[in-house]
Amino acid sequence: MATKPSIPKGTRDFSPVEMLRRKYIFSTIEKVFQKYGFLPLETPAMENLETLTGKYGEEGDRLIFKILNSGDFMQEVKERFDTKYGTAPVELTQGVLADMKSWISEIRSSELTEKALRYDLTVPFARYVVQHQNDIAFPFKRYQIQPVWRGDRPAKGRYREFYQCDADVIGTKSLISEVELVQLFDDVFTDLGLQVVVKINDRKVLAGIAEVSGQPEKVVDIVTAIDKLDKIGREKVEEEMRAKGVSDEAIKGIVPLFELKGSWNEQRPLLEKWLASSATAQLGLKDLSFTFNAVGTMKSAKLEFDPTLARGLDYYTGAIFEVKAAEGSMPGSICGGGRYDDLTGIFGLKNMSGVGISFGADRIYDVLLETNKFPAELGGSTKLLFANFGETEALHCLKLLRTVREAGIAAELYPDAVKMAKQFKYADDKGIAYVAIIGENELKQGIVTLKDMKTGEQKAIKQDELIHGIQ
RNA sequence: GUGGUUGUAGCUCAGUUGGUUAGAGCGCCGGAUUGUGGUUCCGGAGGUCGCCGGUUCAAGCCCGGUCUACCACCCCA
Repeated sequence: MATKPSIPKGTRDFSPVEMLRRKYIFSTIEKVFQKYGFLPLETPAMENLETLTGKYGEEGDRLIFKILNSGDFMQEVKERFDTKYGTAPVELTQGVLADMKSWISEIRSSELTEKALRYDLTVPFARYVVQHQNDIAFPFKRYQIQPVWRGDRPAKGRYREFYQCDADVIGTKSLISEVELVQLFDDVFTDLGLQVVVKINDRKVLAGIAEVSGQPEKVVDIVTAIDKLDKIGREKVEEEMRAKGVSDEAIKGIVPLFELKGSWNEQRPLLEKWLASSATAQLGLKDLSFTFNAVGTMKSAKLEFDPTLARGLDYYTGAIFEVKAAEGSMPGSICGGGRYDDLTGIFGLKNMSGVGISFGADRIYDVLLETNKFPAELGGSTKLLFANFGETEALHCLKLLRTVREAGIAAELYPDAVKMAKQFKYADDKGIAYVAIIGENELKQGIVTLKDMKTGEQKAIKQDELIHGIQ
């Protein structure tokens, strides 16, 4: 055997069974997106490199997959080398090395690469909005389900190519959007039959905490530390804040946060009192109140206020969301989102407030698989197989096949007239419910022997009753 | 990016201090059954031991490198 073929690190093949399940998740989400008035959008797999660089922080820039330009960019170096040293073998002295280094360093990076694979769906969306601002009716609601790529080191549940399912509303500050997105989460997970908790917080409350603690300029450091609370525990969070230069006094001021318990209605008065001196915090609390009241009763999800919910991304400015599965062993969140006041500013369009959410399809897949929530029938499998007894019989089956398919039943004819055992095994392996047998005898009598593969029973029926027989 | 573990048949894994021809279960193919799968019985095929190099009379086993998957950090979905 030759060296086995393989796929690049961190990428995956999806088998038919996996694809049926993935499509079930995607289409469930997509249907709900559309029900809420979101419109589909697709952007190219690759963007201009400059569109992406500088948008994801230092670490993010390193993880962008860059695309090598076509063309021989070493040509110039080769020519210079030949001009100076000729084509005969040359001893590799310090001088030669120094020349080569300087020639290579003169190749500008823009000659090597000027395109990159998309890193997420948010930045391309922002780029799209700015580029087509005159054609878009605001507020603009779009959804986008496409793969993204990261040059990260693969780990369990972490890949170099994976799908994101995003929905964003841009061009309105109305809290109606927040309310609708919470209801959208509820709808999707009700449809998927999964119990979840939607956690909500507001960055303005977190900013208020930093304000009250006396170090408002440390919001980002405080927020990213708090975000890790349930992962690393209270002591480590305090440690990290100290390491980032948050004073002991300020940390003492943040401590009440760790002791908050109970429902939104229980926590709200305590927070109002604690953060009384921060106008920003009061605004955040008011917004949260609005959302809680307006959402009303949920179908199956639970909405919870979580004052320690922070989310790492620093462009969030208002509400922040996270969804966790209430069943199964998935520790992390399966969805996230939040409001941002200035997503398009980097591309020159100011004052565009928006709010968006993202579904983690791979994690949802894992949870549904673990908790056995995928429907048994995903509509992918053939219902009826015609056994093949040879050309005459097969041609007759082909006619029946048309009428069966017209009736909306997934059916197929085994392509080769091989022995029955093999044809039945094919039906068995593929999970086909019925096998129709039309051999010489059946053909003569105008009947079909129909076998139910589950029970093993078989009966002879008239050919024009076939459709009726398998329902 | 740092540290660690791993890789033997399609899959899951054995394989002695380095020693002739590398094994098992499942799966696959053929037969018992020329018109019947899922159960049974009989037989068969399938391996450059991840890849490259080194040590040795001799390497699946020891050493170096590399790739892959996984674990813990960093970061993230």
